[in-house]
Amino acid sequence: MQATRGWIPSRWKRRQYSAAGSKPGPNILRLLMSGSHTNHPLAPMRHSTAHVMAQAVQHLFPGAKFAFGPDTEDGFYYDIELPRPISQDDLAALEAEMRKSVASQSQFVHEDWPKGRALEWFREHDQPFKVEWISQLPDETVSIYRHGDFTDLCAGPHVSNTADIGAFKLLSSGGAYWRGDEKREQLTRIYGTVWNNQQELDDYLERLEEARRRDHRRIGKDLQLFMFADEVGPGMPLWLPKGATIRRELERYVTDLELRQGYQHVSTPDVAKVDLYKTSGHWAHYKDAMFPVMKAGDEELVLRPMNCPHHIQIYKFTQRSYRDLPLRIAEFGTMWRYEKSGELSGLSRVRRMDLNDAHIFCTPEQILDEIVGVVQLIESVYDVLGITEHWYRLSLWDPSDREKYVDNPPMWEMGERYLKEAMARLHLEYVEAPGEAAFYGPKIDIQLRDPLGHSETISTIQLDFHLPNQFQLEYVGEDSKEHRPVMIHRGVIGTLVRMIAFLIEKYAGAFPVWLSPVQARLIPITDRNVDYLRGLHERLLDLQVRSELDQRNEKMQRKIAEAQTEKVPYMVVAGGRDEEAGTVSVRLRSGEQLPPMAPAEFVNRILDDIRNRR
RNA sequence: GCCGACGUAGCUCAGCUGGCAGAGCGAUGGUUUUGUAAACCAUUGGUCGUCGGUUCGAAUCCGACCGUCGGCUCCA
Repeated sequence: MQATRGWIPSRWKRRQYSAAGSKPGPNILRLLMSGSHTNHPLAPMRHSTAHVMAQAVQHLFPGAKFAFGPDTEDGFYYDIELPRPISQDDLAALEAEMRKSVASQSQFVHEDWPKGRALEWFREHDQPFKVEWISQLPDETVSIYRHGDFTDLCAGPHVSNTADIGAFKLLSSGGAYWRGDEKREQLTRIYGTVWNNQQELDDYLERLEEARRRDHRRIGKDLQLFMFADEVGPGMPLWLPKGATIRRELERYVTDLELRQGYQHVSTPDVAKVDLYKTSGHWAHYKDAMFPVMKAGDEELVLRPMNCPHHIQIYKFTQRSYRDLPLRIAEFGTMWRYEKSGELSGLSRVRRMDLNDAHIFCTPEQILDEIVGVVQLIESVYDVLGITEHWYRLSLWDPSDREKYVDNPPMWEMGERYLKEAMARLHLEYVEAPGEAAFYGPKIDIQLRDPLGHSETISTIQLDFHLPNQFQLEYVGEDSKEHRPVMIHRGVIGTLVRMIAFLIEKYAGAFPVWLSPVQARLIPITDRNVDYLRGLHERLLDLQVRSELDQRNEKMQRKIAEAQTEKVPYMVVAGGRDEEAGTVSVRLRSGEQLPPMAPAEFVNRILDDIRNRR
């Protein structure tokens, strides 16, 4: 049915960031208590609808235990422990029950209860999650909202009456852990959406539909870009010729750009001795995401989850002088991560990926300039790719998580200062995100939004004082003494898989000419016109334009229809009239038809597009 | 990994409470020689994800495993 991925998280998470670390503690609870979590004008209504849904659950699922139910960017959800699994039919039944509540025109009533009374009441009504929640609140009174026969712990605000709720729909259900902790109870989360009126709701549902049509997994199959094979394994994409073309073009583009920017491209192996990763700290902090050790004779090898240690070895190849710095070592490095099975998703989350990686080895004095240079590089690439909606996230460590992060508070503080200074110098706004750093250092993540509103990290800039220490990196300074360099890890287009997944959805498969797997489809009207187009075809191939000559025994209309479906940017049609006039007639995938032009003119046009990356 | 759903031809899907596995598209062979989104005829195609169980009989019921999808957790 409504197979929708969660559309909430980004804003919701951003709020968490500003509140506390990654482990949900009292601060998070305060936050959850605070009622509405977004500044959206519809927030009170959405939150109220969550209460109305909870009431319906209370009626239809006696014994349900309520956890929490906030509003989100597009609606609301409620996490509930249910006596049995919930089905699509149940959602329809719940909606019907909710409508009764709306029809009853119940007032939302706010009351302040002494903590003791609240604890007693929720204990009596067998609501252990509420009890746990209240008992951790610091205040002596707790805020309660009631409507009809439903009572909930909640700070509001709410609309005044259930009749004030607009057009709503329950969308889906899924699992969720109590307080986001995978070691705690598994609850059922029911998602819904609510809008001012039916029209707004319909518009929203249409947006969900559109996002589904753009899903890169669907388009990737339809356009034959990539595949997965059960026999190869989950999370291991196989690129088909057309998808491999897009990869190659992106890789060439970025590599050339980097070479021009003073990066040096290298090539290093996918495996290393496990000791390399013990030295780097990956083994201690990142082991869970690594494939297990391969034993070959006396050797213990691992598939690398990151490229940095290899590039560090290249740094150490010779003695480095301050004159060599900044040294920018780059590679489309293949990495392997053992993601848990449930975390895999199309090209967005895989087990084998190629990262547009680079490690900048520099002096502390060079850090700011280098970061500025990387941000400018990223912005220029985004400009070419037409990526306009993105935001910056300063990803910091979580001092309370000594397992995930290198335990060296002064180092983290120093890194944070540098990154903030760089952002200030760039006049960029950013959101702080505790608990999102790499294990070795803080980072600036550039966040993109997919059509469903999910935010995801593609580009990243990470500041690292840790690995240079672990590997005892040195350079000889002006004073002819040895100094320790700093490392900046950065990815501009990130991993090819994730960037291509993003681009497929952004363009809905209609790639700009320079990235299109097929750039021109030449369509003779009858087989007498094949030779006429063959000359143009050969000319295009010589110029490295990806041209295809459609000589099949099919009607021209069908060839056009198929080229449209494949989203080929240029369809070049020629029949008897064109042959006589010495022209071709060019159709764009928009349906627009250009005035007849000489073949040479078309060649210039398409070369111009490609050269300018349009 | 956890909660829930799903897995039928190359693709999209139908197949009710167990009784000989279907359609459209595609592919192949022919006919057609066409002016901007899909010509016509014929042929072809499946150990119903895998393994086991129940049954006279399983695509259908049960179990395990594999995979996919939606959530959660984690993340480039």
